[in-house]
Amino acid sequence: MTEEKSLNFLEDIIEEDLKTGKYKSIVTRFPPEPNGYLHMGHATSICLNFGLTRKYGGYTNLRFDDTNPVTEDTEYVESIKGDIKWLGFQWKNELYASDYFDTLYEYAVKLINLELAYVDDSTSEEIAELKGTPTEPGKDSPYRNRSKEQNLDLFERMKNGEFADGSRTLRAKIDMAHTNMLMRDPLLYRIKHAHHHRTGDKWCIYPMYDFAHGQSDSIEQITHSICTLEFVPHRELYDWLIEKLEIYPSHQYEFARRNLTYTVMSKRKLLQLVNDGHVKGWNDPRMPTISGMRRRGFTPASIINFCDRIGIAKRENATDFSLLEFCLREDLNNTALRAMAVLDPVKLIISNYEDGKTEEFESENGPDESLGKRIVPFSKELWIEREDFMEEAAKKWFRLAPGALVRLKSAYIVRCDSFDKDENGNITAIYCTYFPETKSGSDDSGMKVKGTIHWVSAQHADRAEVRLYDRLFKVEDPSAEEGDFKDYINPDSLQIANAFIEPSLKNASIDQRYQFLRKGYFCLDEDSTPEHPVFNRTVTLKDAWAKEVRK
RNA sequence: UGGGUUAUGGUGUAAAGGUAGCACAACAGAUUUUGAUUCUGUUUGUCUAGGUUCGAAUCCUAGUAACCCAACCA
Repeated sequence: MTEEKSLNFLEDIIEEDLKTGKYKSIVTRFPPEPNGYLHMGHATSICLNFGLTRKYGGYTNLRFDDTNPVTEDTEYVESIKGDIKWLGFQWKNELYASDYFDTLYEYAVKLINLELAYVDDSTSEEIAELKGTPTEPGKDSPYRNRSKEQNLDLFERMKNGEFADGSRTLRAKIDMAHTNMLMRDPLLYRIKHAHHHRTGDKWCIYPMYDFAHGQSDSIEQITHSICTLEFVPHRELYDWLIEKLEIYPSHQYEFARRNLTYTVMSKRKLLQLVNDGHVKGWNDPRMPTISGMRRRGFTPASIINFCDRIGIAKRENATDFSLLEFCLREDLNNTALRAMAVLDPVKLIISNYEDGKTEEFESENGPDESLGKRIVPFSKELWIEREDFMEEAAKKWFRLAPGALVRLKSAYIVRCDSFDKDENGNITAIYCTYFPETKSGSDDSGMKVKGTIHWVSAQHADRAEVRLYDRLFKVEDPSAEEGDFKDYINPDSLQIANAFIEPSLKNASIDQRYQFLRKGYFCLDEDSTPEHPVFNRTVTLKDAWAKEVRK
């Protein structure tokens, strides 16, 4: 953290603006549309906008871009606010584009008075037809040269609800032959007799994005209005409107949206996953939504650190999912409490251990001693992981096999003597001898083993449902593949294990993160009840053996 | 056949004419009562072709490729 980090291009611009005295402090905004849940892409924008004002002084507004009443809802407003707070950011003002509808209407009238806007009676098909194409210029609308008085009158009557939806629009009068399609008389207002989540039925005309966003920035005196690359062509219009309206000159800057491998990140596609039942909801732990990731067990610190590491630039990108996993593990390794859980159990019986005897061992809760220790009970019959035993030891196999020795974590070293198998060839029991002098903490045997495995005492174990999540898609970029992106969904993205867990996990709390030794990081799910605990696997541990096997 | 934006290892991101760096990933090794963590090391890169310069990722010229723009969405 002490080493100097190079600046991204936005920080360069801001430092220059501050140095030259263009601004004394900066103001940014996070402008979500309240029509869906926030996802990892929004997290990048949140970290950027809030991070910049945190670093350089100033503040960030939360502004809901609620100019389209038919898709928006207060339900989303609440979830968005909750997600931002969970990430640990605090906005200065909670604002809504709809707060400015009166001012925006005045702005539109001003434009008409300047003869820079007109009411168009064309249908949407006619408008599209006259718009031209990127390679061909458009043609003027027959309504383009209406008088100022007539435009004023018609626009007011649009506001008063005299016309049907779609029958008229207000358009800026710029240049139908402009090489930038957005400058070919862009639509400013459209008629929608729709109930708005905040303004109710007061309005039946609503401003378009281009006539709301920049103007809202200006009203709030946003110094740096940061958005994604697809808005680059809008900047010309953004500046044009500010200039003609003679209002505070906010400036728009664009960065490339962040993509992540093995997932999709558009609201539309995420909505399909929900609606088609591929996931159980917006907060399904497999979803790249903030609420899904929170439920999965991601920490705010890991997400913020990730956003920090991937940086900001203007080129197309797809960040390795493994970097996100790295950030997650890095945080969780330091904070997660250790515990033992056996996900795919097989019985281990210690032949020379006294029937009915119980011992209690101490085991560390984590790498940091301040996390303390906990008691784990031990007895003659244990559950161990099925995959920790091999009938015939492979090369470099450190775990249990006939004749092989392993340490039972925090307990004794055992040697495998024999095993039982059913008619299907499944191992049903493993018989071992333990060495009393190898007791953890007071081992003076001098015996060395290569492997240590986790276990749970059969008579003390509790049951738990463990949900093992994996990536949602089988391919790096599902949207780029042939056919529908949903064809590439990973059918094994969720597997349910009926696990045995150690007794200390009875006290698990929903805010605590756990490392099930050698298996990964887990957290309690909201579906959990005291009678039926449910854990989510947040992420696996790195697994050198799995890699060895692949070779 | 228009306009705009972008090209640096497998991935992401630095280097404002002067040693192509950092992180993830991959690979090799050390340590380890988690095959985890930690530590050490290694491999891999300036879109192409010319030019300017003592010296070019950076400047110039000409190409090439990718992405965005023809919603009464944002």
